[in-house]
Amino acid sequence: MTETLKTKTNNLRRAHILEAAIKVFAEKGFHAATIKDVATQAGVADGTIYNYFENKTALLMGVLDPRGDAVQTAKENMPLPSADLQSFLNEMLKQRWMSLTPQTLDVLRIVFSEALINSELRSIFAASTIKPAIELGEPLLQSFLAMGAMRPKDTQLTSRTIIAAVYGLVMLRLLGDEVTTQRWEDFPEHLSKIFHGGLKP
Amino acid sequence: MTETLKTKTNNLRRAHILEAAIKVFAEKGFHAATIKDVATQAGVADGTIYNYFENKTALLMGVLDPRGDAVQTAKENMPLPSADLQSFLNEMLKQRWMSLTPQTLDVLRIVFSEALINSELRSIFAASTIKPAIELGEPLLQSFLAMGAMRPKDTQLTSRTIIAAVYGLVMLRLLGDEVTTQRWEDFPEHLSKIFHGGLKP
Amino acid sequence: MTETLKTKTNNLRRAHILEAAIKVFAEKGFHAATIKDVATQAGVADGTIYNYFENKTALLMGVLDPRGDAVQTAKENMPLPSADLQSFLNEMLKQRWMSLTPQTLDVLRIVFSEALINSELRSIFAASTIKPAIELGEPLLQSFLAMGAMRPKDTQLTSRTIIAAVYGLVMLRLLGDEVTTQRWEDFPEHLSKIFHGGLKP
Amino acid sequence: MTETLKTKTNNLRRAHILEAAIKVFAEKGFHAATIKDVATQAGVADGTIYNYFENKTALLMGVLDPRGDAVQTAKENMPLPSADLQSFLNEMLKQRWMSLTPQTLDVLRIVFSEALINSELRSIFAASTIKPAIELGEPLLQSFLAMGAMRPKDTQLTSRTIIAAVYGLVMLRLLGDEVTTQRWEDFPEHLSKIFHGGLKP
DNA sequence: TATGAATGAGTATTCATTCAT
DNA sequence: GATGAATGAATACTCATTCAT
Repeated sequence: MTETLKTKTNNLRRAHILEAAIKVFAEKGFHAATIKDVATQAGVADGTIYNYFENKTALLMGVLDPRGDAVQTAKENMPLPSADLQSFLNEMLKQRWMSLTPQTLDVLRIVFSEALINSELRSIFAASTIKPAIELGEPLLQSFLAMGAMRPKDTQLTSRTIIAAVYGLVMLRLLGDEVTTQRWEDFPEHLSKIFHGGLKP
Repeated sequence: MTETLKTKTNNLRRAHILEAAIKVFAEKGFHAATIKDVATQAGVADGTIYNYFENKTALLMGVLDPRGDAVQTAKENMPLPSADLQSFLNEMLKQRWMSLTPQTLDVLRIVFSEALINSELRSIFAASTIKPAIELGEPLLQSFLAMGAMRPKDTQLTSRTIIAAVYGLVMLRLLGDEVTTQRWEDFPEHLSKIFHGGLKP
Repeated sequence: MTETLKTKTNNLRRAHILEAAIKVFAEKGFHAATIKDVATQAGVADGTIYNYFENKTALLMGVLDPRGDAVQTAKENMPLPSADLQSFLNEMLKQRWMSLTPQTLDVLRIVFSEALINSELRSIFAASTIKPAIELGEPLLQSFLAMGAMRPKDTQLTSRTIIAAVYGLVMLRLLGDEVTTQRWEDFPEHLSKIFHGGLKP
Repeated sequence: MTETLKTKTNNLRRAHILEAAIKVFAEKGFHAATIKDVATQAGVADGTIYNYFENKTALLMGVLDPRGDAVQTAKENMPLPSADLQSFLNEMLKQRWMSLTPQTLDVLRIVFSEALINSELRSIFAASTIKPAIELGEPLLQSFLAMGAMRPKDTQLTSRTIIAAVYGLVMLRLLGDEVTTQRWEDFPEHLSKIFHGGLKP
């Protein structure tokens, strides 16, 4: 029981440090941020961080980890394919949008920035997030195709196009486009309409 | 004339160093790359770099500069809006794709990575590339709207959606998605079909 | 109390580094001396220096600081003006000479060398050392003048002449004149005799 | 004849570069000044300097060289010892003061600053300037002593005291003391009076 | 476990010097 | 001789990591 309690506080502090790391990395970028920055933000000493993370890179990888959960959650909340392609798209995109909390956007800022130039992180992100997203979407599109509810046969390209639009809008927002930020909530419906129009038979 | 020769050599060497910088920055990222890396890649001494660029940051900004040209080229090659929305979209996306040479993709890898975490670079990229792209596309969509060749009235969201899909696909490619890379050439047509379907009245 | 211990150790190490810096700067000059030289002399790592001093310039300024104390000490030990000009001069010069310990001479070597070419340091040295020395001496000379114990009326020039003789002898010694060094202890009396002869009514 | 002309222009340009070096070294200090600074001040290219001086140190040594001339001039202008100690001192100090042109003061700023921390330069300055000055003055004092026109027997200390007062006043001026600078011309007479009072039998 | 001072490898930048033109 | 671009050694400073307390 004591062991469990210890583990709990341990996990809590670990999570606390990760949260600080996300804030700092998102603000300065992984390379420009120092361990001292993270420690200060977390309210602990530099050395303490090394009791929870092997090194600075492990801290970066730790930032990614929650993403696994996100995918899991997405999978669980993924609406069942029905005959109604439009409401499926609408539902799915709304779910997606709901998962894009400010902290998730911070994490994406860090991950996108770093994965573009760090092949190890790139592989991890691809395996843990991109691939699952595609593998989640493609069979669904194929079942719509089988149902005759969809026209374009190339589900490989189609699933990537939808995911790309989402990532691209996240990029526009992260890169500071004001309209994208201000009208953020309007996109799920707009996207679902356009894509439904483009996909329906 | 001698002066011109000097200027020419100067520009050549500057371009040569920039090319080396693009290669190195794309491979390691701006922060992890050292001036020595760039110098070695360019086949010059460290100090020589500083005869052409104030400092490492100036080198990064230099890498961005060609982007201005890209926008200019895009503007010049932008197909005129005709009654045929589908072929307009197709034409435009093909132009876009043609501009995405391997070196341009390297530059985008650097810019995306750095702009996400560097607000100064973010502003520059927004002003020099994103904003012009939007300002180029939106009036065109509005003219299609006026012609009755298009349905969704919200051109703000629509133009951003199209640009986001392009940037998103670039991201998928830069993040190593194999299918996106292998079937890269198929996207312009696929995109134009989907978007035409989604936009037509 | 623990806090006090920490502060004490901190001050000790700071002083230790300063002592090393004085030795090294006096030997090689501020510019030619490297941080590594100072660190080696102090028996610490390069980085440790930066835990105690902002940068190399701060180290130089730290070397100067003790000078403030010297002026303070000089003020406290300044003999009271009596009717006997000769013994006043003698006393004062002996005090001066006592303050010129080997380390003080090292500091003066550094300060003279650097203040001659660094206007910021020059201002500091003028304000912290030269001006106080003059302002300490001039009123005393004026009181002797008032007592009728002194002849030359121009105390501005006279006080500067005496200070100049002291600084000049320090220079001769620092510049390696052997006689000045060997007979260093004879100067206070010699000076006081000459100046008394030149100043008495 | 052509050879001579060549030599002449050569010497002229050498002198021109030296003058530039004096200006720059006096302003920034030897170490902080760059060859480019000197070249720019002289209106030549960096490389040209190396046609006239082996390296940067040789340039510094060159700055000292004129000093030899100064000593020579001083020797030639040294007033003959007469029975009148006062007018001898007065004459000698006025000569000294006349030799302290702005450029000479610049040179002294450079030499003092550098000789304090550079033993090679220190030796040269001691041998070329200090020692001759002492060796010029001491026998004169001794002849005054022999004539019974002077009291203090220790000519070693006395000659050094006089030289020290001069150097000390130069230091006060170079270190920016305003009164010393403004009343510069009053010192020869003031000094000669004080020293005569202190030395006369 | 937490701390934070000490460490020293790593790097951007400068600048004396060289040398092809 | 004059030029000034190229060179690369040298150095101040940073910061991830360690470890004694």
